[in-house]
Amino acid sequence: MARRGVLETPHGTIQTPVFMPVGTRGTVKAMTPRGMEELGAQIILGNTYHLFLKPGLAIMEKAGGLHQFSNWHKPILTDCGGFQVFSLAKLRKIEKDGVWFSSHIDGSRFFLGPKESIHIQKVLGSDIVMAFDECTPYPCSYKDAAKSLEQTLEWEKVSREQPMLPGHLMFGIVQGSMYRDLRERSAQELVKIGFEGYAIGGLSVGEPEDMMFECLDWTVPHLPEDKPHYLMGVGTAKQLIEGVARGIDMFDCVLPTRMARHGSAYVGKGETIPVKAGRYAEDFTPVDPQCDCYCCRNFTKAYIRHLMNVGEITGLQLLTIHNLHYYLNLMQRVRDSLENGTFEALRAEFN
RNA sequence: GGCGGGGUUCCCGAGUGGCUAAAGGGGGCAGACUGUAAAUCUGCUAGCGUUGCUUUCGGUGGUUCGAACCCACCCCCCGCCA
Repeated sequence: MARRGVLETPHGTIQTPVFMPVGTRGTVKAMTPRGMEELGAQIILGNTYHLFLKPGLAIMEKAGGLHQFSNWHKPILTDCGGFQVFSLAKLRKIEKDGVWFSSHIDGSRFFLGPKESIHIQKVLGSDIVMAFDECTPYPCSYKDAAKSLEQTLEWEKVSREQPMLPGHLMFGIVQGSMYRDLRERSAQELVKIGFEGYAIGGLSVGEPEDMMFECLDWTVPHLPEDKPHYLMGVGTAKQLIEGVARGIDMFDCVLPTRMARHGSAYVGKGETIPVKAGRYAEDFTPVDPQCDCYCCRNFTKAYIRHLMNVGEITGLQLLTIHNLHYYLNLMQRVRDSLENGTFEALRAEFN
């Protein structure tokens, strides 16, 4: 099932399997575009909900889109706001044609549905536009999951009908919570609509890891083989590799960047080192002696721990570089292993 | 030398007779984090044989059934005046 692929977008070619760092509000937190290029990032995410609130559509339009605005000229994938239906559940009300949100910033009300979401993503100039969905919580009753899925399917149909920039891609999102028949139906209906790629959403929302893998086993076989498969919001090193093993080509996750800002570094098979902890105050060795990132080649745990300890942003930046390098390097190893035929050996290392 | 203000748990600081091992910050420690309301959040932070006991609010002595809190003296710090 694991595959090595290539995805063409208006802003360049992406080698898959790929990890896509998350840049919700128009930047990967603590990073510059130059830093992202140095790390070898191929594509980053942006978010419809957040960019719509600030700076807002008028400014994004004047800026000439997100690439121009942020000076990132490689591909951008934008999430549609469907995750915020889940993460900001207390601040929204779902209706037939979309969702009323109360802004988490100032409480002001605004509406986001498939038409609005796709239009915003078009203004942003996103290379890969995500169809509007609802990410269901876990656990979710069968009844709720089925109802939500029907609504999501309708929204995705409407999404697909919206005007797009020429050559830009739109991905549909499979939902259906943890129910096999719903997942299968979701995948089949999306394929009928027809998208340039297919995402699997509604996972990594608190369910057991095995359940997530099982959902992939049910879902991926129903997706067209010649189109990219994107597992949204996932995950840990092991989950990425297990995703690839099940036919996933694309991943995004806030873990590397968030963990960095919270003071932890990824090493080895995905273990974390709490660099901000006092036990590293006098540890004058790199986060990972094997790592060849800018952070590990030049700085010690003691120094980074000091920066974290006194609240200097450089500490967050260095750990962000390291963690993103960890993720991007892991995917490079995955790609190499797929070319060499050693993927299963690599997979075994992480289990 | 005179007058006034003050000394509280690792730090700052609240408390002015029992509900006080003592608010609130900070710091420290531990944990969480998966399409980012997150440089965030949660818990613990005197000791122990932990349903309780012991030690603690500058020092000593006293009043009281009971004192960080009231009284006396002493030590130190900060202002102002001479």
